[in-house]
Amino acid sequence: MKWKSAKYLYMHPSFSGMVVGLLSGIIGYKTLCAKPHIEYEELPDKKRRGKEILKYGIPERPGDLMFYKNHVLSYNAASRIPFWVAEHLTKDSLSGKANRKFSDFKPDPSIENLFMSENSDYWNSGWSRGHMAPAGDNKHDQEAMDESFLLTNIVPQDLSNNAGFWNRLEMYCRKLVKNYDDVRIFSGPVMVPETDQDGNIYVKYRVIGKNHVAVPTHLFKVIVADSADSNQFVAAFLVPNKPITFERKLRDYQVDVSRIESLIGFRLLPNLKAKSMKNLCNNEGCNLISKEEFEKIFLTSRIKNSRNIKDLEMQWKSATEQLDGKPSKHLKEAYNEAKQTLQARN
DNA sequence: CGGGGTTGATGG
DNA sequence: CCATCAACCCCG
Repeated sequence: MKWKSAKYLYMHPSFSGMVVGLLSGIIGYKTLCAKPHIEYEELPDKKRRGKEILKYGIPERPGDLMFYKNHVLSYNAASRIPFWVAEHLTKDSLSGKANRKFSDFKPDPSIENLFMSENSDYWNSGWSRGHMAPAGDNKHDQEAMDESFLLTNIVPQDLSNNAGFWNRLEMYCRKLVKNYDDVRIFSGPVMVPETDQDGNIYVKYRVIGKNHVAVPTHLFKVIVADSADSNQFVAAFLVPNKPITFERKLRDYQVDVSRIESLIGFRLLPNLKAKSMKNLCNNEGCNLISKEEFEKIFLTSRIKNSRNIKDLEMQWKSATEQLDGKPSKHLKEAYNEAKQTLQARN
């Protein structure tokens, strides 16, 4: 069977770069086998035949591999959502003043309309537009943040999940750069097979809008954190695309990387030896921020984004009330800073 | 931090 | 007529 798959790989245009490596493997295989099923000399003939069969061109997969300023992705042109999106987080890439208020969700101009989703597919669908490479991972560069809003990086996501559990998972990933110099992340949608009432197994998912954008049943995130002593700490998570309460722990959703790979059909870390991989959660804990910490963050955000003094005072009042009159130093600083900038504007 | 929505003015 | 955009409102 190994031999058969090697033949296929040789013919497949996507693997043309591997031809040299495969040939050496094939020759090595021949020396081991008394009766090879195929002669090496036959392969060029098959390639010539293939070119004749594919007279009108090799079928292509639009968006198979897309590079942006701060992320890389593979686009699923049939589902109108990515297969996977990859990122590299460092202290530098997470610091800056790029702001999502300058960015807009829009179709990716690199993908022809036939294969591209639109904002209208999401409107009134009941599903929010969820970033795979988060906007908040691009604070260092407004253009990079703008690119994260292209719909090639977006999947239909439950709003509560997007703004809640998944948001906190993204915050957890950003926090890792404090203890690890390099953090690499894969994120993407998953269609998990499910046993139906008839006892058979189905992959079932909704599609939305006139472009039939696929709604994933789950989302995955695979984290690789490089430590200073050159260890790779890895964790993979498979998260249902539905509301998740604060009672649930991140560890409840941890799975093997191979479980994700099996579901999506991609080897995500082909060059990372399983031996050198260590469980991030054993080293790190994998704890999301608490409900209280989480709520403080958007209280701070509302204060920072106040449009005028009156709005600011209103937000400050409701924030201090919610915190029983005991706002943190950080919140007070945000309030004072916002007050200064708003006063300077007048 | 992550999202949702409405309205009114504008312009081809 | 529809599409775009800024301003404004709201939520956890």
